[in-house]
Amino acid sequence: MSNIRAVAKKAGVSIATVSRAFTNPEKVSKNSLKKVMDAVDAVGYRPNMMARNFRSAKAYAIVVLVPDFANLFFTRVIRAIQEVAVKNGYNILLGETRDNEKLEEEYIRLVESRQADGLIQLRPHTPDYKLLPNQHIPAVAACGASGTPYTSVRMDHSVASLAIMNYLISMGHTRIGCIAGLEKNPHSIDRFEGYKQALADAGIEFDPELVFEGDFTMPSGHAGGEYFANMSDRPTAVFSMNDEMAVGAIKAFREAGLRVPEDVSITGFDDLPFATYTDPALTTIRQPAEEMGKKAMQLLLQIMDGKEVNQSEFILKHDFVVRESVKPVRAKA
Amino acid sequence: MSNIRAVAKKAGVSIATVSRAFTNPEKVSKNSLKKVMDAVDAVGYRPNMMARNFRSAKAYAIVVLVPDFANLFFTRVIRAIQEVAVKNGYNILLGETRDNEKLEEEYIRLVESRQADGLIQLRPHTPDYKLLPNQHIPAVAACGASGTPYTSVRMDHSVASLAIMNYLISMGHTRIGCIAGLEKNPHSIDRFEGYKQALADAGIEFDPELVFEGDFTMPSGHAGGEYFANMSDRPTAVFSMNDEMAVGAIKAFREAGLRVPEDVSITGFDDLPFATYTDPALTTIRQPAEEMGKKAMQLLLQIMDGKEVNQSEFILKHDFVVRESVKPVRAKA
DNA sequence: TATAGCTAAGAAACCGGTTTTGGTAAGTTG
DNA sequence: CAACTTACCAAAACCGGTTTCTTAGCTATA
Repeated sequence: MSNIRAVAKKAGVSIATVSRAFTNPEKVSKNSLKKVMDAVDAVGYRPNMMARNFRSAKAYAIVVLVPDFANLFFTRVIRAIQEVAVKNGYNILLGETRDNEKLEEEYIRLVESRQADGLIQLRPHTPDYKLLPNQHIPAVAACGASGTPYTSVRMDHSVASLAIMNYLISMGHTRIGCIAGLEKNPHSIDRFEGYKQALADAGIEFDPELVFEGDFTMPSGHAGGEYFANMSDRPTAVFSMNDEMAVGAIKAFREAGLRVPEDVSITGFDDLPFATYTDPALTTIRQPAEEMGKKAMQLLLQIMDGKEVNQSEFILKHDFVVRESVKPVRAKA
Repeated sequence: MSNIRAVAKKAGVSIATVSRAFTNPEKVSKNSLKKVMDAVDAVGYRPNMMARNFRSAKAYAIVVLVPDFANLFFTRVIRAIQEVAVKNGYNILLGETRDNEKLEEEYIRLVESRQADGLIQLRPHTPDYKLLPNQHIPAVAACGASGTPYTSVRMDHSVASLAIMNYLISMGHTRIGCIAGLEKNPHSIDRFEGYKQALADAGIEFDPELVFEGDFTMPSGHAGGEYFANMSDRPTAVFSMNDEMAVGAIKAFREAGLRVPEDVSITGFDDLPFATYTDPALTTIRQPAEEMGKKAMQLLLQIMDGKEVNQSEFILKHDFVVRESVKPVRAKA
């Protein structure tokens, strides 16, 4: 493969001139520039980025740690990150970790070993997690929950849940089931707080029987739906902590002969693309995924640039999307 | 940041010995090895991968070009690619191109400029496409359609479509609508071939009125559903070229007061995660995404290794997933 | 004892760029 | 006209590893 020296020889100039022709063309005379460009074409030269990056001690790559990239919420975030990244000359090394800490460590090593310059963590932070911010590696967290101990951009899940719960309550619902995520999941915790807060605000007593613990998957939502459908004192509405579980629950309700939303209202969380096409279309919360991704990348660029970030937590607002899956509670027959 | 020379100095050995201690420890005496390891701990040394890769002229990264990574089919493929890649020490640079050739060129440049060693193209090849295989860059295509002019691993979409159509026909359907993808999309072309072949085999005359051109999105499927629902001589079954459009169509049928599958049967293509949770659950084709991704990466490794690949096209088999969205045609009232 | 053969390890070359240094030719100023 | 810029460019140092070449020291064999 041709290198800068071959070009220099062909053009009859020094390698320094060839280098400058690429990085600081205005520092090179028209005459030399032309000679260089002709030589470049002649030998089919392409600068070797590895050499360039090595010399400049920048990999121009960042790693994005994502728990699960079959999750369409994350793909929205990644897309936004990517957009800002390429605009600034950075590539993205995608690390899907699937809650495997070994794998995650592997990826963090990439930035320690200079294959990447920084890191965006999409997995919500848990108190027992020690890996990050390991030391002085540039990192920002996005889409997390409350309590992230380093620069983060996120939504307030508690507030969003409060909003959707208030909506259910305003429709006259008082017995409201909750299909939760895993108990220790930070998002579950935050959303659960909103659930309980809304009940308390409305003077409705919290009933642990009305909480079903799922794991954010459709099958677990289906199980939750069955649980509520078979209850003797069935709730009139169900607050599901994400759209997938809501879809599973709707299926279970229908199998049990219940109509949605006539017999039971339901809400989701995330506004996945298919939320418009479920039957009924889901009333849900839309996270500002694009803004979070964009902001996170901008912050990371700033940090990698050595600039101090004066604020450690950026909280963006949710959107409340009203569709068809909630109806006012009916008068008891 | 500490480098190999600092370690050598601290350990009182040469840099060559330190290097060997990492890459060929068996070539180093126990004594030196211990001195080196102690020094490594003392100065907190981590080998600089950029330098290593630069010297060895391998980036240990590949780029995966994916048209749309919010498409859950692609995420299955990418995941499989990633698994094989990391097992072999490679990282993945994800390039979402969204049919933007400029962007795609940008990513191909990454391997020309040695930021990556090879490339997997997930976008189906079209005859007018000139970018690949540009020259001698290691590349393989996965998930494409027929007619890919370089090493590829794919499914036979025509055969899969034929299978699902034969199933519909075996259930007594003769008026079968088709919600197609964009006319020039290679997958559309292959799947359409299967559609027509099945009709011909069964002696059913092809009726262009029964073909609705969508674009693989839920809204276009919805439009297709409306189109067929309003037809005077409505088809009894609809062959949708993917699951998303099937979901849209089901929604439209229901809005038109039709029952699925009692009034109209429907089939999908791709077996997305939610295909089990639609109402009714979709009868569909499952592509061997994982195998395709795995095979593609293995082939790429082989090619990057300089080994010849003796076969240029690998065709894997589809799975036919029967669920609830098809019923035998009813006797006319 | 001489010599070949082997192992361990240091010195130095090397990968392909960027950047610093220094020198020359031309133009500018007092 | 001497002194001083300025523009351009070549030579060489440099980034942090790997690899080649060489030598020193040891063992085995005749």
